[in-house]
Amino acid sequence: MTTMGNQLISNVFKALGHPTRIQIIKLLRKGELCVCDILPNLDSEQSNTSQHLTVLKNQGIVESKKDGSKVIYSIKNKEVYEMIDLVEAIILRQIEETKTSLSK
Amino acid sequence: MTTMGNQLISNVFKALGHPTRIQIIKLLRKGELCVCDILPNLDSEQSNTSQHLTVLKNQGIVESKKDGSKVIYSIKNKEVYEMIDLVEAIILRQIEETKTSLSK
DNA sequence: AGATCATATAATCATATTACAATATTAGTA
DNA sequence: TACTAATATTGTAATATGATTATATGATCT
Repeated sequence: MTTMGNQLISNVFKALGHPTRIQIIKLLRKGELCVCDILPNLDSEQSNTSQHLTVLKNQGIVESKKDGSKVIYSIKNKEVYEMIDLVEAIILRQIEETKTSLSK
Repeated sequence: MTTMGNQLISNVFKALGHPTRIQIIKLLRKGELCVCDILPNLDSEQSNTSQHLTVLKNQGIVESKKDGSKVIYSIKNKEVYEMIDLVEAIILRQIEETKTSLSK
């Protein structure tokens, strides 16, 4: 039996609890990107994006390496994509349920 | 391809981003429970617990039914347990990494 | 009806998160 | 060395979240 602190677990979920950070994770699905390539794909200021990247990094979701003056981010634990898939399944079921209850 | 709003996705993660709510989900793993049975297992006030249950319910993670004067909660989307397992895998890997880097 | 149990809601306060603007840091380049 | 590009950090204000206390609702029981 794996007993893991609920605090540690919820910290990871909390890091995923922001739309901009989900967007960043989706952008990294196809491979690593420098901040300069992430920025134009987000509706968020440079400094704010940098903060979001720090949050994801602190929870081990992404990692970074330096490349000259650039910083390259990549997904560190690909489980996050399975997690997003599971959440999408939950949401789809919720939407179906809403439709059903409306037609009654 | 499933395109799902990042806002909706992050809302579900956010609901999981609190240790008390993780605790509640773990308590419900073995089956439904009334609030009166959840309460003594948590380190949280009655009203506060009620609020946490509402958050989980709003995101479709749990559901409730009435039984006389009691309210019985149960897990609605069991995917949350897979999600918790995935998070635990991430955390374990992080811990391993920390150990490794310390011994260098 | 009145009392009591189980749960939810509301009001408030404390704390945390987020966004933005400004500034700092570091690496390349003229 | 000065200049610029890329990214991070800091200060701060706005907003969101969480805990607490008190109150409300609804069901059961006497």
